[in-house]
Amino acid sequence: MRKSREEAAETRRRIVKTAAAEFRRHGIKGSGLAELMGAAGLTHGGFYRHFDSKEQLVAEATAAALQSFFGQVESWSAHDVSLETIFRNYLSCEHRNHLESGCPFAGLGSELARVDPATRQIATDGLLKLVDLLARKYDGLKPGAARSKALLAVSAMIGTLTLSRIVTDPELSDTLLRVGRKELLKE
Amino acid sequence: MRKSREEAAETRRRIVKTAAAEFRRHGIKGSGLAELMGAAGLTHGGFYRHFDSKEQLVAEATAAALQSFFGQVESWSAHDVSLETIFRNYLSCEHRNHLESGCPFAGLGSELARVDPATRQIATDGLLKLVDLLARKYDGLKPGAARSKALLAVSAMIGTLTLSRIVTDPELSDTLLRVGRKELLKE
DNA sequence: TGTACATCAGTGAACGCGCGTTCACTGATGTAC
DNA sequence: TGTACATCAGTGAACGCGCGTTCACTGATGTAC
Repeated sequence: MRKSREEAAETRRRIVKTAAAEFRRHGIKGSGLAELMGAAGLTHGGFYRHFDSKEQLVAEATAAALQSFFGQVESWSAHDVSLETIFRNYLSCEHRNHLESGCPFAGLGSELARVDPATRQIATDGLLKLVDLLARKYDGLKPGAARSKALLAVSAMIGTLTLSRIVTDPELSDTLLRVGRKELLKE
Repeated sequence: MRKSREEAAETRRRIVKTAAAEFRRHGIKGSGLAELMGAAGLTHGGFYRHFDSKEQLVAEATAAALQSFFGQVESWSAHDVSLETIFRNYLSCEHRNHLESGCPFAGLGSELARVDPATRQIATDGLLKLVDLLARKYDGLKPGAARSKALLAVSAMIGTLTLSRIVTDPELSDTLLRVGRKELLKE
């Protein structure tokens, strides 16, 4: 039954990637390890060959989710330096409807405030990276002012997306996204 | 052992109030009914004399948390019609540090996106009320424009407070709140 | 290069625990006469 | 108004279940000679 080192490393990566999606879809507390390992095509018993605890997986999955999310943000802004593109993609129905691959701050926000410091540190680093990424798009401003605007924009994006997922009225949900895109560009 | 109707109603109110605080402090999934009933000074067995399910309590506790939160917002803005007062109080270290009595959208944000529709409807109504409350403070604007600004402000407030609770660096946390207050007034 | 042995990735059963929920019971409250 | 009985708020034990975690086992992989 033993697998090669490469296979084992591949399995580990698959678990982390699956967890990054499952946690965002069902929440951290809402995702059991057995269910999660099943989604990765394994039985739950093997979990502890790869991780010390669920807490450790939460940390690694958060890091993986952030990394994959940044990949998307960078792909949005690769051929188009405008903030508008970022807002349009972040505050889209597409993003709202796909929790599992979306922004971890919006998907896990209130839960992240309650996880262990190691994971919160990973989230903190991710937040700073996201703010920097946006601040660079606010050109023609002093660095401090650009950073301030970027901080507010990031907060508003995360808040708006979170609310758009809570709201029961689909029209209101769309309005939240649309108004967010429009108002953030006005600033 | 039987209690009078008034006492029973009082007990029920106490459970809901306790739940409104416990859910905000530990999250919905993070609050067990036994722990919660204990915090209300009761044993867990009596829970089902008052509620059909935890889900029902979640709905009522969310409504209670929103109501108590609106009471605070209105007390902030009672003798001072300015938006600045609302931003200063909402985006305060005080508010950040007191999950249990604070804004339910910030405290439960990502969890609210996963609860049953009845509770999400309650949250939706609360959000609309909060947006209206702020929109009235944006005077000198057309109603539509005021509402748009209020929507963005509410999203930014909730996003900022959530992030300020995730971040591990206390200085960054304070900066998030300070920048939020400042930038929201600029608009 | 081939052989013998140690390692360990993954399985599936089992652990104790806390979860939401149910229930028999108690005894004060509410109701009917 | 007083008495007899039904109601039911709250208790504490128990339910089945899924949780995170552990473990004996399997057998292919990696290692030592």
